[in-house]
Order: sequence, then structure tokens, then C-alpha cells
Amino acid sequence: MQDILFDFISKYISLTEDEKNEILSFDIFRSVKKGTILLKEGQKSKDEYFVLKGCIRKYYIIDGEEKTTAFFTEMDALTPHCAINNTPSDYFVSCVEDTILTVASTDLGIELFAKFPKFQDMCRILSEELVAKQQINFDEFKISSPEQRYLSLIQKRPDLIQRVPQHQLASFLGIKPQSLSRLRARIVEKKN
Amino acid sequence: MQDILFDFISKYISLTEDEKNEILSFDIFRSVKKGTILLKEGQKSKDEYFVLKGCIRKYYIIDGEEKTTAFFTEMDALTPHCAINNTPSDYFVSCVEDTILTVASTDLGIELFAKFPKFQDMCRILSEELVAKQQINFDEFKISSPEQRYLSLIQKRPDLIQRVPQHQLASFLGIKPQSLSRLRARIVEKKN
DNA sequence: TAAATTTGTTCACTTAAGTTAAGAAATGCG
DNA sequence: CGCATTTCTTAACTTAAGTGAACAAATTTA
Repeated sequence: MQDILFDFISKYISLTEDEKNEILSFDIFRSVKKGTILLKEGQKSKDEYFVLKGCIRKYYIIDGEEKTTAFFTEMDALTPHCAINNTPSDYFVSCVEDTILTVASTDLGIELFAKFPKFQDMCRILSEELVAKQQINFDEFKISSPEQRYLSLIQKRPDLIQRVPQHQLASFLGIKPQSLSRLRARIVEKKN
Repeated sequence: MQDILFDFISKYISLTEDEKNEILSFDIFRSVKKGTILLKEGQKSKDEYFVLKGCIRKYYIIDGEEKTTAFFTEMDALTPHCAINNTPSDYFVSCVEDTILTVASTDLGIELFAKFPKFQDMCRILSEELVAKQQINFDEFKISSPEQRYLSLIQKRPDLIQRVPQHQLASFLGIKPQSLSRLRARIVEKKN
């Protein structure tokens, strides 16, 4: 399982066996059950997550209603905003499926930066990549209708449609579950 | 004018006079007229922009229609996605107003990283901040209706409503200009 | 396994955004 | 300055999403 982590890291920097062992010594691997809440609204946490297997989701509760804004699956990293500026979280993070992930506090990151300066390089590249990816995602969302967003999701993350409940998907697409049902029926209709 | 740049930088790292002069020697300040197109779709450019005064906007042209997805004003930085992965741009960048900005190629950035390693620190912090800010923006956009988005824009970037044409604002809010007009009329209605 | 809960779909109705078109207001330019 | 273009608003009509409710199906759990 840890191979997934090192495969990921090796895309950015190379590590010696000693360095790998050093990292493993931190005991950052966690196996969490479906439904487990990793982060609650109002909570101050410094934990960052990296998904090795499974799926976690980020959601707000507005007027008692869940609003899912992101899913993180294999090889996705989630650094909650509260971990960066040490403020209470304004959203929840929970497991959509049984999930294996690494949990590391930002302090551990700083420790690693001191010991292995090359980690800084990886983090800089990662956040730059992430900025670019997020911008594109946001732009696409803005310039598309819900139907276009759904069709594009089928292309880009077909797995999500299988593994995530419809009502969470709907919210992720910026609409209500009923609208997603209707929209799907409409698409099937059009095909014939 | 360059003070704005150094004030900004000083929030992250401190520079000696010599270092400042070194930076100034690169001649990166540009004064551009309203309407000037800085980046075109299909173009490969390595330029990054930092707005000192004025406003630039990023937009796509889809089926002959402009779709504005972002505005950059004083102290905002825009690193076009094409500058990062050296691919043709899929959007345009143009000046909403007469604008003073710095234009620096990513190569210059790399040169600066080599000469002043502390620049790396600034860039890492900047991109991390940007990732966080973008995530919040995206989340807010997703969980809000066009009307809520408009009301929140009035709170958060009231200047934009004054300085940017309505039809560009509409597109930025994810709706058509006619809908923005109607929505505004509706809000005034409600107040009474 | 049976009951309870969660999840997904359908329907009728309401609300708001998209579309097309027309005209007024503001801006730019010769 | 005056004409042309761009920008903004309004209106009537269409389309799609929101809402509330009912029901079926799937999943959880006691």
C-alpha cells in the first residue's frame, strides 16, 4: 500500500531507501471505515490527507443541508484550509467508502522540509499544479450548464458516478438530486 | 509605482536595496491601454502578470461568445496555465482598464530562484495561499445561486461592479447579461 | 429477518434563468 | 459634433432547475 505513496512522490523527487524508512517511521497510514468523519465544522485540525485507496468527500452543512463540493480519490491530496491558517474548519470531511489514506499534520510537513529540503520542491510543484488544475475546473464549471457538467463528469471521472451516491453527486454538480434524476432521464431520452 | 510591487513582496520575504535594484534591472513594468489583449487563445506564452494598477480579465470564446471567468485587480497575480505547462492557451487575457503591470516570463522566475533562493519560499507560500483561496471561491460559487453570488460580490469586491461592464460581470457570475439585469431589478424590488 | 433509514425516481407546480427581439443609453471614433 | 458601435434594460416566451410530496428500491441495523 505504501508503494502507492512512494510511486506518487517519485513523480516529483527521488528518495533513497533511508529516506523512505524515515518517512514510514512516522506511522502516517490509516485505514478508515465508510462514513467516518475525518474533520468536522468548527474543528481546528492541522491534518492533511492523501488518499491511497477509497474516496473521501468535503461538504458544508448549510441550513441543515449537505452541500458536497469535492471528492478525493486515489492519489488525490486534501489540505484543508483550516490546516493552513489555523482557523476553525467551515466544512466536513468524511469517507464515502472504506478508505486507506495517510494523515500528516502540517507540523510533520515542516519537519520533513527541514530534514529533506527536496520536499519543498515537491510541494511547490504540487501546489502550482494544483492551482492550475483548480483554475481549469472552476472555469469549466462556470462556463457549463448542469447538463454539460454531468456529461463532462462522465468523461473525466466515470468512476465517481458509480461509487458516489446520486444526491452527493447532484450537489457536487451544483443542483438538487431531483434535478439530476430528471437531467439523466432527459439525456437518455435524447439518445433515442 | 514599483513600491506597490515591493510592498507586496515584503509581506512574504524581505529584500535588500541591492536585490530590489537587481529586480528593477529586468525592466518588467508595462503600461497597457484598455482593450489591449495580453494573451490570445492558441498562443504559447511564458509570461506571468502582476497587476499594480488597473484590471485585467481572463475569458474564453465559446461558440463566438465571450465567457469571462476571472478578473485581476491591484495586487493580483495571474500565471496563465499555458506558462506552466508550455501548451497553447485556451483563453484570452485582456485589459478592462488602462493598466500598469509587471510582465515576467517563467524563465525569469527560474533565474530569480537561482539568484535569490528566498524567492522560492515566497512562491511556495503564494501558491499555497492561492490554492486555499481558490478552493473557497469555488466552493462558494457551487453552493450559491446566481443571486447569492451577486450579493456576495457586492460585499467582497464592490469595486468590480463599478469598473467592469455588466455583461462581463454576468458571465463571471455564470449567467447571461439579461438575467443579471433582471436579478438586479428583483433585488431592488425586494428592498421595498 | 423485519423494521427503520437512506437513497433514488417521478410528478405537479413554482421560480428563475435562457432566448429572441426591440429600444434606450452610453461610449468611441471619424 | 454626429454617426456607429457597444452596452444595458425591458418584455414575452421557452426551458430547466427548485420545491414539496409520494412512493419504490436499496441499504443499514437491531
